[in-house]
Amino acid sequence: MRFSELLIPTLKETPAEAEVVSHQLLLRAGFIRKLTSGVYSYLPLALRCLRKFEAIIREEMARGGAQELLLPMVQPADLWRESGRWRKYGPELLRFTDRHERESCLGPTHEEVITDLVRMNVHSYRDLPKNLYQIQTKFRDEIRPRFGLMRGREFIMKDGYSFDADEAGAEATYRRMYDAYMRIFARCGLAFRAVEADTGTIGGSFSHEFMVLADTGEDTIVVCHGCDYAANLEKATCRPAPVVGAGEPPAELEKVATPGKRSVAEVTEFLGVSPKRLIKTLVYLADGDPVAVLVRGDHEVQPVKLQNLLGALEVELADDAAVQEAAGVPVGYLGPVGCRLRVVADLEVQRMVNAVTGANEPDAHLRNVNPGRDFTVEQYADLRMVTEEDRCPRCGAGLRLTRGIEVGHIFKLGTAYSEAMEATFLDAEGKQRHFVMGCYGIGVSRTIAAAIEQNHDADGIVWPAPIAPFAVTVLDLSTRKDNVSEVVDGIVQDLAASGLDVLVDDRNERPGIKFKDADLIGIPVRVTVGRRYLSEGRVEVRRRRDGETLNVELAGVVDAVLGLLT
RNA sequence: CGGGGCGUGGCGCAGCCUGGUAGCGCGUCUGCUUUGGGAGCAGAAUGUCGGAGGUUCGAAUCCUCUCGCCCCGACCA
Repeated sequence: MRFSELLIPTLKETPAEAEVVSHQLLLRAGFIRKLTSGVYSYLPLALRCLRKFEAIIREEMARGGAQELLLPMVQPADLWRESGRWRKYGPELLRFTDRHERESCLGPTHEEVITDLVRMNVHSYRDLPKNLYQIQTKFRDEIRPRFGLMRGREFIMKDGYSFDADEAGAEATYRRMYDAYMRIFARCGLAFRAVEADTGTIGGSFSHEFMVLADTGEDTIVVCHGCDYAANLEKATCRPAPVVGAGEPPAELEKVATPGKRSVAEVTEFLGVSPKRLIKTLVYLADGDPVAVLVRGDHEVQPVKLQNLLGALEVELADDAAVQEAAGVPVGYLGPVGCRLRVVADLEVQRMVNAVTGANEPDAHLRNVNPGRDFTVEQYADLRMVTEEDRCPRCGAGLRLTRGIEVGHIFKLGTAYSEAMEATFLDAEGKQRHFVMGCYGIGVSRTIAAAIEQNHDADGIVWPAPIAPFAVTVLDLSTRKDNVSEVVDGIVQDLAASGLDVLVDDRNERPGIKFKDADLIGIPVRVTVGRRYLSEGRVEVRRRRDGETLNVELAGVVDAVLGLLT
């Protein structure tokens, strides 16, 4: 295609509204424009990326046994009332009434619609399993849209739903979708990990998030150096940490004055001990009720783990006043010995020897505190955040914390929706049973943004070839004196004949502008035809990612391009 | 929704405190020159200063209301 005919409004300067790099580059390189908060127009270049990604998704979903359909975006409130989500979903669900005063909403997701469709049309185990998906624009009235395509209100999503006759079938389907997702993101040329995600109340190992690795990601994930273990920080576990002072005989409990020493750092420095020797006592409010939580001094509480242990809907760290009121002790001097609160502790605490804790009175701490001898807790559980000092729970190798962008999420739903909406079929014995469901999402537009977060440099985007808007761009540097347009046309035809998407920069612009725009737009390979061809008979073929450059004769252009693309 | 900030030509900004008829860079248009990393010269166009009220002889500037957008927090693909 010709640059001069396409709408590619590149910008020399970064618009002030764009905070993250993918947003800045999508705007500057002429891929998107904002219509209103969290809502973007996809210009021709962006649409080409989306179409390429979607094609990969469609192929791999088909291989995974899923079939595509397209569900309505406008959905009746009654369906959402059946599932209970009309009440639960909150203001993120954009609701409205039509001229007949019928309540409706814009679909943020389609469990209700698909469950309704299947219950009306699938009645026998003979028809199962069914795995259905769509690629569609979703709307969620996010409180605060930001980061361009990373978190818009309107976004493109692939959402799939499976219906199986039993648990075993649902698990097999889940596995197939997991494999399909691995193939999809691998084919896109993205560095990613499938991580075990927190499954909340459902439990089990049937939720995975697919995270594109990027420093700018919103989520922290833990990955193993040695094996393929990877988990969301909310869920990550590790081998037990070495115990400081292991083997020491329990010493006599001793109270020491620590005036004004409140923080872990202050206390351990004052007493000349390692933070690993200190038991940190934090007060959390679990649905409003205070609970004391013990972790080693150098560890942090993982709130989601705590929340799951306590079965609470919400946990938050109590503020100083709430701590004083609940425990009767100022912050900084709390400890488990004689604590009047409910106490839970991290597993590591149980094995600590001759530890330091607050004395539950101002300006004093206790030395030589030993769990079991000096205090007991209601429950020991894994409550802490994994650190880079920890070891992989599977293989014992080192762990790395890294940032990721969630681009896919697969989830075993079980019968939650089929029960709420009475979606049943008849099994071989003629008994009515509820469908066992799964759901599988991919943030399609978000993945495009994530790809940029992961693949860019100071000059612009560096597209992975499989989702690049074009495979190759050819710069026509013709001037009045040196016309090479015929040569360019020939090269374009050759490249197109090899099945490559070609963007020809045929604009009447100076070379510098074309080079800058080509770098900004990020097409993987660039072919430059200028007066050098006329003087040397050669054209330049250059790879965007690493600047690898070949000077080749006309006959070698296609091979050079193909070579640099692999 | 709570907290912070911003709306001035297509983009990036100054002017506002201390009212006096709007300016800079880039971009756009015309002509000539130039043409391998965002050109030079000459000329030109483009603003209801987000909107509505008010104060004032006079409002981009002060006051009130309103709309939109951005950033931080709770939510999420």
